[in-house]
Amino acid sequence: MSFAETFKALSDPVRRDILTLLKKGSLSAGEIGSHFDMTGATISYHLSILKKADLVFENKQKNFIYYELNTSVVEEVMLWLADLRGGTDNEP
Amino acid sequence: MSFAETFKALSDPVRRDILTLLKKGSLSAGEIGSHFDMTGATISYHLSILKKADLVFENKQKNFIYYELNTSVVEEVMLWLADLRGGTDNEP
DNA sequence: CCTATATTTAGAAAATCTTCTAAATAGGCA
DNA sequence: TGCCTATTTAGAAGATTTTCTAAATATAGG
Repeated sequence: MSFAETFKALSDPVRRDILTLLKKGSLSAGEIGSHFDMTGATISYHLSILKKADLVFENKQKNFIYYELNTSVVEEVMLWLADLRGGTDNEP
Repeated sequence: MSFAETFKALSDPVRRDILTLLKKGSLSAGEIGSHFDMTGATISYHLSILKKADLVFENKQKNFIYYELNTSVVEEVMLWLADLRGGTDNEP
């Protein structure tokens, strides 16, 4: 939603690791959880933050929920950084 | 220093605003502080986090400390995001 | 319909973060 | 030297975050 939420979401190492996992394709909450030494509830918490930040979206299948990376929001963050860096192009 | 520190540093709105101010050129701690409704001590705290994350560097002059944006670290974050986004180039 | 599996929600504990006030440091200049 | 200005450090209060356990929800399949 807001940049604030997106940057907050990116600030946690677990959540960045989740995003990296999703780089290769969508995974269910359980599959994601199996990569971490944490309870499913904790993974669910992190996923909810990534979801609120629009960094991932979900789609249900059977009783699994698959999560997928939303590259367009990643792109938006890159644009903010590009503007901060400045000097290459993209000035108004 | 580490990505962890850099992303944490970027996760706070005050610190992102400081970086945006520095986009136009270096400013002293006091000049930075004058843009915010916060004590100098708090600004100093935020500057220390930006400094640890290598997002800014400082240089002293008289008894002022000027802060400057470190664009190379901004660049590194962009590269991480580009890799996450994937598909454009930069794969190993 | 009942049970088993996948995931989320609620609530609480512990850790971390943000902010303040007060005090310390450091440098320049009369 | 002694003071003034700029900034940081220390310590504490309050807010937010991360994690857990236990319970709730949802759905598939017998």
